[in-house]
Amino acid sequence: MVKEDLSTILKEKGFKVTPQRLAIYGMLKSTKSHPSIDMIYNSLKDDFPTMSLATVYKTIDILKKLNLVQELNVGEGSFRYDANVAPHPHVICYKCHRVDDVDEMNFEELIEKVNKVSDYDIKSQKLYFYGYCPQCKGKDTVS
Amino acid sequence: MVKEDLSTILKEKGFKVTPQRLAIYGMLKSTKSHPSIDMIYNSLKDDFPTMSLATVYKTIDILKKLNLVQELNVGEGSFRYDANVAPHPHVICYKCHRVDDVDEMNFEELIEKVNKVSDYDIKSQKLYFYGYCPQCKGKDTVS
DNA sequence: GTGTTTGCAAATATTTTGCAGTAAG
DNA sequence: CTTACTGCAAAATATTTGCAAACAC
Repeated sequence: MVKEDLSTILKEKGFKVTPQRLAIYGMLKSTKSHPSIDMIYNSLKDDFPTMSLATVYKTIDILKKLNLVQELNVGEGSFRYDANVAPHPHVICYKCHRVDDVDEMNFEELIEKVNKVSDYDIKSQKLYFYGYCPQCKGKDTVS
Repeated sequence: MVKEDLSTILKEKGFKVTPQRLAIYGMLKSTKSHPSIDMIYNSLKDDFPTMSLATVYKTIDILKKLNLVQELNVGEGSFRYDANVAPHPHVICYKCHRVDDVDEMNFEELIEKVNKVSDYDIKSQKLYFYGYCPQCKGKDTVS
């Protein structure tokens, strides 16, 4: 699976290549922090002073449709986004609200089991695990 | 694990027992449809003409704190609620948006693996599987 | 009676939409 | 030059909060 760059993909699909779109996708590719729309907007508005939230929302919509980002809901009031679109579980810290990827796993068996037991035709999955991250675990105070 | 009724639990925890609270919890216990706040409100407002959305929200907050309902986010704009608080995966139909429980599974091994691989101290999990339900699968039209 | 709860309305937060000006191709 | 895109502001949604009247105990 060769990774094409965003410009190429946008052109192929008939979308225009704009600096905003490149910046938003570039930011998502370069972080592991699973930012929300607001976090993306705030991290870009210094370099793109006219950037608007609406543009971030619209760009994320396109990226979702192109399957270049996946949307996460870890239980907060807003969504978070991940440019790692390979199916993988996420772990969320109850205390510091960090969201980490778990890339080292495969769960073909699990999916197969759910497929059989549920009688659904399973196409995708979102797996969230909640607990305490390495930095927060063992400490008594709970936020 | 004996199931106590809501009146008993509310009294024990110092909450007052009100008809609204009993109705909301009763409704959740008696359905497998994983309703949203709005669905709960609409199904109760005929019997409780003065019921308000704010009361449903406040009651659900209490039920969450008492661990009597779990909150689901299956990717819609609003949450859904499940009075089955035992950890279990949910399967969601892409086409008819039905949400079903998968009760016949245990995934101790999976949790153990995530625990080890992520170095988090995992306390709970939310597992969502997306696809086509028995009624919708095999049919070509995708909503 | 006292203190909590209800339920209205207003406030907040997030996301979506309309549209005129702007930029990409 | 044509069409899609940006970004402002307004609208739509979902949820939370303030508070007076009503209810639980």
